[in-house]
Amino acid sequence: MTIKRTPKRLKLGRKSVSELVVVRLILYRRILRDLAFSGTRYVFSHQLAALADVTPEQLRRDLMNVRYEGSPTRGYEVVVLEECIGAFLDPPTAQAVALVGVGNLGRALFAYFLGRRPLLQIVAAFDIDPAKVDRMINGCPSYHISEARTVMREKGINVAMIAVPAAAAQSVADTLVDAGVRSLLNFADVRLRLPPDVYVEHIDIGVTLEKVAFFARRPAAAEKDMGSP
Amino acid sequence: MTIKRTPKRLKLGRKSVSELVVVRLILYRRILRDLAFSGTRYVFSHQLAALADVTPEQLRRDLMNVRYEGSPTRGYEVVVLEECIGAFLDPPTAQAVALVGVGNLGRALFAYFLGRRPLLQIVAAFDIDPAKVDRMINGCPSYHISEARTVMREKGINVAMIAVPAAAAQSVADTLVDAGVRSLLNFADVRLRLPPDVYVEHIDIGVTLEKVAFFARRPAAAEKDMGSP
DNA sequence: TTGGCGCTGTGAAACGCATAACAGCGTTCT
DNA sequence: AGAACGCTGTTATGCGTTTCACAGCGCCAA
Ligand SMILES: NC(=O)c1ccc[n+]([C@@H]2O[C@H](COP(=O)([O-])OP(=O)(O)OC[C@H]3O[C@@H](n4cnc5c(N)ncnc54)[C@H](O)[C@@H]3O)[C@@H](O)[C@H]2O)c1
Ligand SMILES: NC(=O)c1ccc[n+]([C@@H]2O[C@H](COP(=O)([O-])OP(=O)(O)OC[C@H]3O[C@@H](n4cnc5c(N)ncnc54)[C@H](O)[C@@H]3O)[C@@H](O)[C@H]2O)c1
Repeated sequence: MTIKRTPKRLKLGRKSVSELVVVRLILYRRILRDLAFSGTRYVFSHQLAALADVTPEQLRRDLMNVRYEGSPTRGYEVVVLEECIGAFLDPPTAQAVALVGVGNLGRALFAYFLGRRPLLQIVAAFDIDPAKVDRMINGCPSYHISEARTVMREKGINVAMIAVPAAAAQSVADTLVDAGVRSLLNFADVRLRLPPDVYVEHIDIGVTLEKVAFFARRPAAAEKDMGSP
Repeated sequence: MTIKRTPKRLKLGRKSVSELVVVRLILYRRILRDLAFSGTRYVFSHQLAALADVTPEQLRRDLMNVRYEGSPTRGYEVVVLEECIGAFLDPPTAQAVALVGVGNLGRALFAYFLGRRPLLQIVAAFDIDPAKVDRMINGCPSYHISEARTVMREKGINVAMIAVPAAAAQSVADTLVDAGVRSLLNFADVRLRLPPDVYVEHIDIGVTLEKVAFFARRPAAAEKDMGSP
């Protein structure tokens, strides 16, 4: 069977927005938050682009998706632009997130997301180990994985992170989808196979480290390509 | 100042290989390892492609970079293909990796990489907290960050992972580059600015979760587009 | 006031990548 | 035997994204 690989997009209103644009908008907004926090009022495209490590042209093109225009003389007003990107990105209501697998990585993730994003909070943890369920973890209740369906429905969770061993990941993912989860972030080093209407993102740290190690061996000066034709 | 954004490539012999191809080759090899472990002898492109979640055409195209041809009747011999990809990817000698920041994430990473990759091992940890240095962590010595330069030279480390708070990440990265690191994997949620001959990869879990949450809100049936022609 | 400057927004071209299409060929079944 | 099948390796096509280039326009300096 051939895999149909349509680029993931989300139609919003009339326009369709690329996945890459969404990621960069999220990044821009985070940088804008920091700028606002540090008291910066206005910012030019080349400044913001430098902080995000993109070209100014791409930044401006990305901002075309947001309903806000900057001034040629002052640039963009930091807080206004941040709000406009937020209006584009944020859900109408806060989204609840579940975390499955309270192991080494799972606990680190808890610590990381603790009080970080107000409208994107971990509200339920799941595990299969009796010693780890029916407790509070960083102020969040943990349940046995068999209760997933009930808890998900009850709390209206439709986003989940998977941090269980690779051998259990596919089974856990199936359970979650069955429980109504529409979108997954998977840390286990297995490619999940799921219905096409479920969005899946893989963070494969092992592969990424290998990639980084591979590119550590590239020639020092990879930029110059002329010399003797 | 405008950022020149040349696609990262590595010239190997004559050919230049895309970054995306490298990532997929790493993924293929891991799957081949699992297949070999489970006793599979031969595999067809469509089977391997399904496990890697790519199309068979793309898989075959990627394999063009590797010096191995499969048989139209039996497919690819698992162990041979694995070795050929390894010959393409692996360094001539084992690579030593350093980990900076022995916090929640750092310790989880230690547990994850423990004994996982024989020729890609964490051989040194660094931190700034006196309580965390000059100890053994999962059989690996930890040093104060000020010793980075000495230890790096001594152990020939040229790859490092950064798992320190965002505020310290840029400073740590500069220190590492100064100590001779050529390639970085950064987990802190800041875009690092480094010389162009240093390879940097960002794993931005916060951004990724926001992305996943965003795409949880897409229309259920984004695939069907035909109906009345 | 007016000319020049620098930034924004956006159409158009260029590029890289994935997808489709095809030639070669060993196997198998009639 | 020979024809049809299925898989591989490779070339060609199409698409999406990035980059280039420029029009528009407020501000500032002269
Ligand atoms: N630790 C890391 O830094 C790291 C890095 C990259 C990837 N990963 C991946 O993340 C996953 C978890 O890593 P970890 O280090 O936390 O492992 P871990 O063994 O510490 O934790 C796994 C947890 O999952 C639970 N679990 C097992 N089967 C389950 C099931 N069917 N349902 C629910 N829970 C189940 C276990 O009880 C355990 O608490 C692994 O797939 C690993 O490859 C971890
Ligand atoms: N914990 C997670 O799951 C997670 C997820 C995504 C991103 N991150 C990012 O990873 C980084 C670390 O996260 P964490 O949860 O482990 O934080 P943490 O506070 O638990 O650990 C940070 C460690 O870095 C050390 N450190 C601080 N400054 C240093 C310096 N200048 N040099 C060397 N070491 C220094 C601290 O002593 C501490 O041990 C943060 O930037 C965080 O945003 C963490």
